[in-house]
Order: sequence, then C-alpha cells, then structure tokens
Amino acid sequence: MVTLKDISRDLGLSVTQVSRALGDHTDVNPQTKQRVRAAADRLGYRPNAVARGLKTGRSGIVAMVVSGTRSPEVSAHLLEIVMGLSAEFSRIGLRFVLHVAQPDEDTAQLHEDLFLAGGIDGFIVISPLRHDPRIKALRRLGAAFVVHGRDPDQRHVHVDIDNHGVGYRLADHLLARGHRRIAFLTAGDHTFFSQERVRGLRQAYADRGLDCAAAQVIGMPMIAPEGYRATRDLLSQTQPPTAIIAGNTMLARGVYAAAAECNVAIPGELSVITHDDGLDLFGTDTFDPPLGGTISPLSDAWVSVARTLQNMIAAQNDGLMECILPLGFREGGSVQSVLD
Amino acid sequence: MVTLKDISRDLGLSVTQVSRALGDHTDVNPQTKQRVRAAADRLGYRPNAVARGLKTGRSGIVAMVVSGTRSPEVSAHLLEIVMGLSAEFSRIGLRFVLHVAQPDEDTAQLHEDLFLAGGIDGFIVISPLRHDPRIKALRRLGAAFVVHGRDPDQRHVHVDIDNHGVGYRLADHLLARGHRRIAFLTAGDHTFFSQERVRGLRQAYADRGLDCAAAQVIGMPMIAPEGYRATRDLLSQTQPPTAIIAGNTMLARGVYAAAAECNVAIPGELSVITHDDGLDLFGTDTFDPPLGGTISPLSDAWVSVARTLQNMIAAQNDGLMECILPLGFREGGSVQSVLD
DNA sequence: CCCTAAATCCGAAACGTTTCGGAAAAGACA
DNA sequence: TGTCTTTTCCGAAACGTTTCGGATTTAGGG
Repeated sequence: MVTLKDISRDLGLSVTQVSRALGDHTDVNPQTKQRVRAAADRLGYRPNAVARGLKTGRSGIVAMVVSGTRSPEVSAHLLEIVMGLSAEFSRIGLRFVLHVAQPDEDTAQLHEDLFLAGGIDGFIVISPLRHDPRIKALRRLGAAFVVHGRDPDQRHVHVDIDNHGVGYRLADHLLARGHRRIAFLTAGDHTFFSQERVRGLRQAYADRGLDCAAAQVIGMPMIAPEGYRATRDLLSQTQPPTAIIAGNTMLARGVYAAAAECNVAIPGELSVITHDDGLDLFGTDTFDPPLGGTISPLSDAWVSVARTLQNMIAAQNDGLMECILPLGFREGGSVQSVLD
Repeated sequence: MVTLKDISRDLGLSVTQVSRALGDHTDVNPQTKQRVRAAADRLGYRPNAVARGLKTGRSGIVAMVVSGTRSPEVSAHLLEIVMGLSAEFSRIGLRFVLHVAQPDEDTAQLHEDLFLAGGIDGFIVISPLRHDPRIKALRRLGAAFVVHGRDPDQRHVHVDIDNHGVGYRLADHLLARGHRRIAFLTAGDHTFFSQERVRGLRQAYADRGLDCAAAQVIGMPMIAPEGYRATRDLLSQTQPPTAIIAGNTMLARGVYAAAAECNVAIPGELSVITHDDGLDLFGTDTFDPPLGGTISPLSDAWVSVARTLQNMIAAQNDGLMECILPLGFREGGSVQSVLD
C-alpha cells in the first residue's frame, strides 16, 4: 500500500505538506502541489479511508438496513429505490451501502450495532411505522439519519410528500366526476402515510358536504396480488364501487388485472386512479388505458434525502428539518365521469 | 464515545490490559477480566471498528457489488441471494454489505475503488462472465474474493456446481425416457456455466450414440417472460420438442405458463425438467405438476462461499481453492416417457 | 534465603491520516 | 540594518486499537 509517507520520502517533503498538497490547502507552493500530485499519480497513491476515518470521524459511507422479503414485487421496488439512492449519494461523493437483514432480525438493534461500531456516517430509513423502533434507536444514539416518510410519534428529520393532499386530490378528482362509492386500497393503519391519505379522502367528502360512509377503505400489503384479490371481491359485491383508488401502481396493476378478468371496462364501468411514485417498474404509461393520479417521483425525494443527510453529517445540524415535496397530477385516461 | 482509555482510567489499569482482557488473552488475571468486562458493560463500551481496522488491517466487512436491473424477477432473485449470503456471513461474524451500481456503471472500477479505499476485507462475485473484468481487477489488486460460478479464462477461488453434470443428467433423464427432440433453454454463450451445461447435454446424446442435432439449444435471459416466449415459439413449430429443459425455475415458470395457454398438458404432451437452485421464490413445489430435475441449493453454496472467503481473509491463503458442490436429483411429476 | 519460573501487568510504538502551532526564509518597508 | 508580513514548510500530537518487549510481583524448589 502506498502511503503519504512513501510520497514524502520520494519527494523529500514532510508528510504534512504532502497531505496538505493533496488536500489543496493554501499554504503550499503551487508547483509543490504539482510535484506531489504527479508523484501520487506515479506511485499509485490512494488515500486510506480507514485511517482518514479514524482521524476525522467520518467514513463517507451511509447505510440503509432493510428486512429481506419474500415478495418479488417488494424486492424489485426496493432495489429500484436503492439504485436511486445509490446514484444520488455517489453524485455528492458519499458511498451508499445496503445491509439486508433476515426477515426475523431486529433491525433496530442492527442499526445500533452498525452505528456504534463506527465507520458509518449516517442512515436512511424508509417506510417508517408508527413508533418506529429504528427511529427510536437512532435518535437515542444521536446518529445522523433522515427518514423518507414520517413517524408522527417522534421528532426526526424527514423528506416526505403531502399524503393528506394525495388522499384529498385523488378523492376530489373522483367526487368531482360524480363518483360516490369509492374504494380506497391502501396500506394498513400502522403507517402514518396511509392514515393521512384516508384523512385526506374523508376531508374531500366533507368539503363537498358528502357522507364518506360511501367510501370503502381497505388496508393490505401494497402489491399486485393483493390489489387483484381486493378488486375481485369488490366487483362481486351487489353494489360494487364505481371507482377505485389504488395506493400505488403495483396495486393498480392488480386492479387492472382483476377488472380485465371480470370483463369490467376501465374507465367505462370502473374508474381507477393512483398515486404514482415514478418508478420505472410499473410506470403509469405501461397501463392501458393510461393510469391517472397524483405524481411525486421518488427520484426527486432521493435528491433531498441525500442532500439533507449530507448536511446533517457535515454540520451536526440538530435543528429539525422537514422537506415536503410538491405533488403533481396526471390526468390519464382511467377515469370517466358518471354524471348525466 | 467510550474508549479503552475510559475503562482503563475507571479501573486504574493500563489500556493494554483492558484490551487484552476484553480480547480474552492469557496473561491477564481471571478476576481482572471480570472487572474489565463488568466495567465495559457498565460504561457501554463498544470497540471502535475503524481504529481496530486501522491497526489490524481488517474491518470484518465483506462486500458484493451488483448492477441494478429493471427486471423484477432478477431483483427478487438477487435479493434472496443477498439474504442468504448475509445470513451466512453474520453467522461467522462478518458483515456483508451490498453496493448497487447503476446499470451503466463500471463495476470493475467500483471494486477497485472500494478495495483501495480500504475497509473492505473481501468480495463476493456472482454470475461471472467469461474474461470477467471484475475478476481481472480483483486479481490484479490481490484482493481476497471468491466467485460463485467460474470464469475458465482466469484462475480464481470459486464455489461452483458441476454444470456439465447438470446438462448431462437432465438430458440423460429425458433420453432414457425416449425423448429425442429436446429444447434446452439456457443463458447466452457468454457464460461458462451455460457452455458447460450444453457440453453435458451433447455428451449425454453421444453416450447413447444419438445425434444431438435433435436438441435445440436456445440462449436467453433466464427469466419467466423469456421462457414463456420461447415456449410459445417452440410449441408452434411443425415438429415441436417433446421435452424442454429449463435452465432455472424462473424459465420453467414461463414454460408452464405457455404450455397452459396452448393447452399442452405437462407431462402428457410435454415433459419439462429444470435445475433448481433451491430458492424459495419459484420453488419447484409451487409447480403443478411438481417440477423435477437436478437440485443444488444455493444456501449450501453460501456456506462454502462464506467459509472460504473467511479463510482467505484470515490466512492470505493464495493456494487456488475450488469447491464443487454435490448435485441432487428430484423426480417430480413433470416428465413422462414417450417409449411405447 | 536465594534462584528460577510463572503470573500479571505496563509503556511505547505502530497503523495512515489530519491539523495545530510554530519555524524558517524571503521580501517589503522604514 | 532592523522589524514586520507573507509564503512555505515542518514536527508532533492525536484518533482508538493491538501488540512487542520488558518490568514487577508472586510462588515454588532447593
């Protein structure tokens, strides 16, 4: 391994000056810098991240811990998220690594172990639950971390979207077109984002003076097979809903499949609408008819997540920060009015 | 952060003795060990992995770099692999992390950067190509790594199965039951394992004095949609094959789907057989009729991979090691004889 | 009571880097 | 010539750990 000392010996300089030259500090002669850089190149010097980490207390590595899963969709979704985060972090000079835990492993403990061992500057937490134990652990440890989403039961830095707005706008879009019996396929009640969306939906009914009892809120894992199953059930009711809100595009995929199988035309006999997180996988443009709804690309979220975490690491910024990303809307062709 | 120095001060001992006590060395009084351990517990001491890494040159972290992908099946497959490796490494006290590269990123360069920065003891390489650039880079750097699979163009430590045997046994099993027109759905020719399997298949024909021209070898990405498409094509031939060998269970899934859609009965009108890597996802018991073929659980491979890498890291073992895992066979109910 | 060996301890150096405080040299100005 | 800046450099300490070599104490054997 080539070290600073090797370069300094080669050049007859002190280790100090070599370090400062490579770090482009001010108090080193410009042509000395050149010589040092040349020598470093020639000898194949690579700074030792471990030594640097010991001295500076920073490794340049951020991590995310996720639980393994059996669902191919969840895996694919997860990996696309990881790719997005990875790209964003490498853009700002940080390295992003993933630790995949066993499904039954205690991830809060894992975060703690990882943090206390040192060598990890910060963490990303996604899909927080209410009273999320990972967040609790990271807070207790004083670790730098940012959450994508929000746990209302604990204060923490987060990047999120306006989920109340998502529920409101999706419902309102349907209500404005005469729909009343609306089914809302969403996550279980253990997640805040789902609670918020439901609240938004109810608000939309209320703002129009309507009774939200006409809406059916159904919680489930947000993957295609569940959307399929729920839709089959819904369509076999005596009074099936005229519109379905799918919490994400995977659920929507299931809704489309079930509708096709039941010979229910979209949007003729059933309107469908979703929130689209902009992942390639299950993109709304792969739907026929094209799927409408709110849009907020995750790729935008990752930019904020990465930058925010970088700030926290650099500045020990303890001031609570929150970043709510804007919401778009795409008309699509999956909704039809039921007004006369 | 609680350090050895804190403990030593608390106990009136030297840092040396504290370190040795916690390391359970011989020349420290048993009851001193107790005191030290108690103090460490009480103060909440956690060894600093970075400092230890600087001193020992080992971090206890092994990594795998993979390219991101668009295919949900590949993602799911990958994540299950990662879970398996993760479990195995954590069992032997090493930490396994994943770095997901962009699809267009140079992974060989990434391995190099990661290694030269220090802090990573070894690497896992899966799905090697011929003349694999990652292997070339790791060899050049003298890094510890083990490959699952094999690149015959370079010497390296690897854990693999007998792929010639896989091809041979699968083909032989069908040939013994009278099949001659056999389609073999496998990976492209850029992978050694596929070449070997094909060689095995040809050998099986030859050993029976048969002309292997009756076999169709078709290369493709080994995922369900491709298996589906290929099977549709095959079944629409004027003389369709009487048996299909699917390179893995994902391909087999596609084969089953296509056969069902074409109203071709398995095994009545079409025999199917596969190599099963024992992943939960697409397990052979989820097939109807149950899918037969060779078996070699990847979970077994991970045990070897982890242990081998551990040895390499510990002992700088440069002696070329190779580990060929045994092959099982499961009869299943997906093959029928075409003999009179 | 002395000598040796075992048991138990400790100081100091090392890993490779960053950085603080100062030192030397050179030029500017009086 | 002497003083003051500016430029350019360097020694040494520090991060937290492991480990080598030696030091001190205690026990055992004669």
